[in-house]
Amino acid sequence: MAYEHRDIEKKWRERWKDRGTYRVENDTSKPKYYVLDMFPYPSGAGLHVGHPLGYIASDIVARYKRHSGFNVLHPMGYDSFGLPAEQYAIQTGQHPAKTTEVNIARYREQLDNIGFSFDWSREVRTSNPDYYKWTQWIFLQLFESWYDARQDKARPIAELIARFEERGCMGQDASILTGDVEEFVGEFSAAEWKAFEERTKQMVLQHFRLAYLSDAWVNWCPALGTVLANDEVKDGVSERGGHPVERKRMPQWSMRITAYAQRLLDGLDALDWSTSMKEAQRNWIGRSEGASVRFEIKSDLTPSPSPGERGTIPGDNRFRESANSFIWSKLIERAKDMRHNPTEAEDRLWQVIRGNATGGRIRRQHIIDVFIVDFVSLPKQLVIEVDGDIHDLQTEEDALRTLRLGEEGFKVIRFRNEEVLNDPQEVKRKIIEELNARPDFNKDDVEPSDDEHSAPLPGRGAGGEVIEVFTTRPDTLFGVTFLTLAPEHDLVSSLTTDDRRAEVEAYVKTASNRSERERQAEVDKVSGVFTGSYAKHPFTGADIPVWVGDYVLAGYGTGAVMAVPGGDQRDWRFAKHFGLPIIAVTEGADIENGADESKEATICSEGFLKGLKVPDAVRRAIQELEKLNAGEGRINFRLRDAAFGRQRYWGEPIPIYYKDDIPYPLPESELPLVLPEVDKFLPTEDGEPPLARAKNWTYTPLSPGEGSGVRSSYPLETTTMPGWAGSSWYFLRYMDPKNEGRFASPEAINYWQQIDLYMGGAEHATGHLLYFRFWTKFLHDRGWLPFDEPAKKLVNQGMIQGVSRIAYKATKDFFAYELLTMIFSMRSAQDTSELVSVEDIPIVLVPVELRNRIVHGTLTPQEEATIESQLRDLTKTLQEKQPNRAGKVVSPGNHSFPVHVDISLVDPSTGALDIHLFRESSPENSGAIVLGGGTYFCRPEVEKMSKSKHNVVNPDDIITKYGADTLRLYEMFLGPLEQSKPWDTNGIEGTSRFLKKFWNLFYESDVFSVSDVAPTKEEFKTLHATLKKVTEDIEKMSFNTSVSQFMIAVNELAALKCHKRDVLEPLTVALAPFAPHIAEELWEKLGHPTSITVAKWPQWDAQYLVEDNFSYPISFNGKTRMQMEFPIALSKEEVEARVLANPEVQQRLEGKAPKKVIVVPKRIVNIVV
RNA sequence: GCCCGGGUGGUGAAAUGGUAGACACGAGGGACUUAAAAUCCCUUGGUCCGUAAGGGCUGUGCGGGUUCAAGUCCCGCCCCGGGCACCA
Repeated sequence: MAYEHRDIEKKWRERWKDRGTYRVENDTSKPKYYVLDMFPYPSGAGLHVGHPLGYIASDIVARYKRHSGFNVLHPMGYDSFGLPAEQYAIQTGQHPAKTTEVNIARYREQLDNIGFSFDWSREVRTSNPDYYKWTQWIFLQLFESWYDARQDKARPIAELIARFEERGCMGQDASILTGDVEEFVGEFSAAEWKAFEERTKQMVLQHFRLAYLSDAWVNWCPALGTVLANDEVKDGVSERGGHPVERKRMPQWSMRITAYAQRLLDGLDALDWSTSMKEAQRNWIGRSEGASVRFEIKSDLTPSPSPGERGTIPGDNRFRESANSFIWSKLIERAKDMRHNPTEAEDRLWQVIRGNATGGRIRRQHIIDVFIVDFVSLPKQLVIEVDGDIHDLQTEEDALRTLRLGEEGFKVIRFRNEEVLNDPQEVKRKIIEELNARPDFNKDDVEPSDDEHSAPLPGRGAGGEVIEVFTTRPDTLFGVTFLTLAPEHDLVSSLTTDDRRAEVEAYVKTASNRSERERQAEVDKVSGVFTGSYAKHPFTGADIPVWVGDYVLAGYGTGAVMAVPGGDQRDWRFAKHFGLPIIAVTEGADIENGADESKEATICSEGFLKGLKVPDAVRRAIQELEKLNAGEGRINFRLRDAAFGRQRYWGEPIPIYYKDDIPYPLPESELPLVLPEVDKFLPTEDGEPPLARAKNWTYTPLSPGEGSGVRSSYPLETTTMPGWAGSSWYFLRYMDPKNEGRFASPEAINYWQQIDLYMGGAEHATGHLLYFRFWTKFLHDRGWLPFDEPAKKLVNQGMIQGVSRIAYKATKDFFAYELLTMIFSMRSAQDTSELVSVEDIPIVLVPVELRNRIVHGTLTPQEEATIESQLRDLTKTLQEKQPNRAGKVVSPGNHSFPVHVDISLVDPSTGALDIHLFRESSPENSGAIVLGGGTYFCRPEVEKMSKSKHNVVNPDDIITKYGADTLRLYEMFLGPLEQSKPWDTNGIEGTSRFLKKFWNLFYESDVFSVSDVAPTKEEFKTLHATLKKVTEDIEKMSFNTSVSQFMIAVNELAALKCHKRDVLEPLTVALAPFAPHIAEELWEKLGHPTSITVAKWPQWDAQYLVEDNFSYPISFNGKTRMQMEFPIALSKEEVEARVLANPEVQQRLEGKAPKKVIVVPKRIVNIVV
């Protein structure tokens, strides 16, 4: 009976489903094994043959492990939130849930066809509220956590609050806090913390939360209408769609992944992941060790600020700290904003008190401590506030604010909007009265100009300020000849001297207007400008000019560099360009021609570093910096916090509501916060994300307790989570997918633990895999997981490439100019009237060979005649269609351009194009001809398999023709799993034949016939050699060689005419992971009532592999010349003796004694002559 | 520029320092057949000598080296693929 794959595979697919063969219980009596494939996004295009490669490999391992006695978790589900479904929804108005549903159904059908052993009862979908309830829950945990650098783990934020209430944040505490927080939050006492208004407290806490809202620089993609994470941007354009991306500052949810940078790096060492994958992550995290160095700004060169200008009162250093804080840098944006958009009352008042109108300088929208005050006189320490209606609701907070400012020595006076609007002069009069009543704290608050653009923003004076830089080469400090600031650097404005101001501002403006892409494209252009200020070298005290240059990135380090043109090529180019001095820092450096960046060099600078090798000099330099308190050793990471919000519809809603613009977490009982219905999937007219369209997108707490008892509604967050949210923890949900009370029970987590084998594409190196590790570490820190890495072993399957078929189409230019003029002028020059408009030219395929001959004018007369007649025909038909459009000759250009022809129109082995099918394939091609006649052969090209390249091979087609088992075997047989390779459908014949041969071992003259006769030694040897090789190969994931071994076994057994049960039965089990359908069928025919999937894995036995004899290759000087067979048991000496006794050997030796004879038992004999 | 991979027949590829090219495709030849499909057998890295049996030389990107023996180890280069990149 012939092997009928269609019937067999259909039968077993149904049985497996009916019997629940692949259902997995959390059966803790067995050892577990967790095999997971990376979460697929169900795209509309469906699967091509490249997609299942990894699934097949992991399925083989899963099945093998099950045979070997493990309880194997091998689930599948869908990462079903995402951009493509939403883009489609915007275009068609179809709800993304609907298209996603359709795509999933299609995906599932295709997956089922291949015969995977997935336990579908555990399927998860990220877009399912039962699932994203827990994604939101994890988000809330991140929001409610901070990173305790002292314990090096995440802790509940309540602990931090308790600590603030008890001890404040002073001294050592101020330095335990991680990352940027440490620099920016000043110290505060417990009392001060308690006195902070709610807003301030929340603002401070935002700097600690692992999920936080801040004004951040983001990658904004206008075409997609959303922000993108760093890993979603490649070369300045969006990875998906290739749309331009710009830098924009906007309020943004972020994840503090940077807190985990070091642990993410360290954790890699213990993982069994490919080196390239680990390297990609290491690059992305980008740890660099070096020093931070502080350069004081020369006070005699820049005006020393008054204490008032610094926003401080003399002697109160703490105050200056806070004015110099992160909060300051956050607030400054807001302050600028508020200045540009004053309320009517503010503006009216400003007009009457600005300049010297009150007899002293008044500043507006000024930052004092953590507040932005409306107006202030610094010398008099008087704050003037104009309250809008909103303040009525905030009287309590205002009181606290007044109190707090009062503690800092400021008096606060308030006016109401109406007062100001009704009679600004009266208000002014009152202000002057107040001013006169207060003592002068400082008389120096003079500012030459009140120009908003040019004045340094108050609160931060320039003089006495320091520029902090990060360097990996503190050993080159003596080579510093200038400093360079990024154009966005906070100090640029205050460092700029008046004479340089126009130039600097113009430069900063130009730089900020350039897109990321422009900036990247022009890396070789040097540009910059001198600020006019100087800093002081910490060692030599020399004047160091401060420049601004856009080769310095605002986002890395401190946004400022110490330029060492002798030791850094970028600095060198900058110095050369602007004629700045270049000092050699290393011995033997050729500073005329470039910087010496070598790390093996010896430092030649005068002073304590002279003569030291780079690493020693680095250490020494850091010591010296620390002595002077001018810097210290520091580690910097390239990794940035991850943008978490998306201005999109089709994602998990972020469970946050706003009260007075402060984000608060929804209570857990409100989860899931279900994605609302909207009328359109587009942003609102005001540019709000689509969720803002939803009706009643507000949170109304059910319990009163909100003050008066009147229920208030609060607006909900309108951005949604990015694609990576749901996929960062899905592996946990599979362990316990139906749990309603938890993301997964502790029992399930403790049983299944980490993923033992994670299979997926290498393209996830810096996105998914990093976030996935981050969330796992976080959940571990907070005690929900006993492990802190999600996947022990990671294998990246290679890409299966497509073989595209390329045809060359004549360009219009070629047709019109090259051909027509040439051919017609060759024949008869008067015929140009027959030329047609180039617009009407149909597709003409130009064989490459022929094209070359036309260009070189070496056509045979016959070819000329053919082409001419073809062209005459063409022009004729065209003229009949459009008689009035006589042609014109256009200028010559490219002759032809390559196009992708659909591979279904091309003979796969010869590349011959079926011109009839081609003409039918699209209206555009209907009139296509092959220039010169004959068959057109398309050039093959190996490239990515994709719809747009018309080279997609659908697994369904292969399965219909050859069966799923053949497809599975062939995909594995193609080559090493991790390697990319082109798909060649022709090769599949080999594996198809193999299965037929295997099937035939169970048949004699069309009758199923397996004998119970004991196998011969030879038959056993074949069996056990195969079992050994296959077992070992599966363990090392070398599936192509196991398939080869099966082929060898079948060839040998067929030659031996072996139809014996004791050989075939174990062999069937061994084949079952690779070709489960045929194996089940034969297993049943062999008389087994239960599924082969639970059969015990056959062990190989070494005794059957023992050979009596070994055929030794006899080589002379390493070259094999002959074979001699000896018993294995023979000793080295005996082998040597017998070899030398051989007459042929003697002949080759020509009577000479060999210099040496090497005998390697069971390997080789080498005779050295 | 830096960091990872990788380079073996016409093709996909195999090879614990020990007979390079297993296994498969393709190609060529043959058998069966009226024919085709299917199946089976033989040949197949290159090259040279020989009627043949058989034999020689050469060959794993290039150039060196270590070794009795190198696709495999070491040094230097070239090329291809991937990652990162004015990252200080």
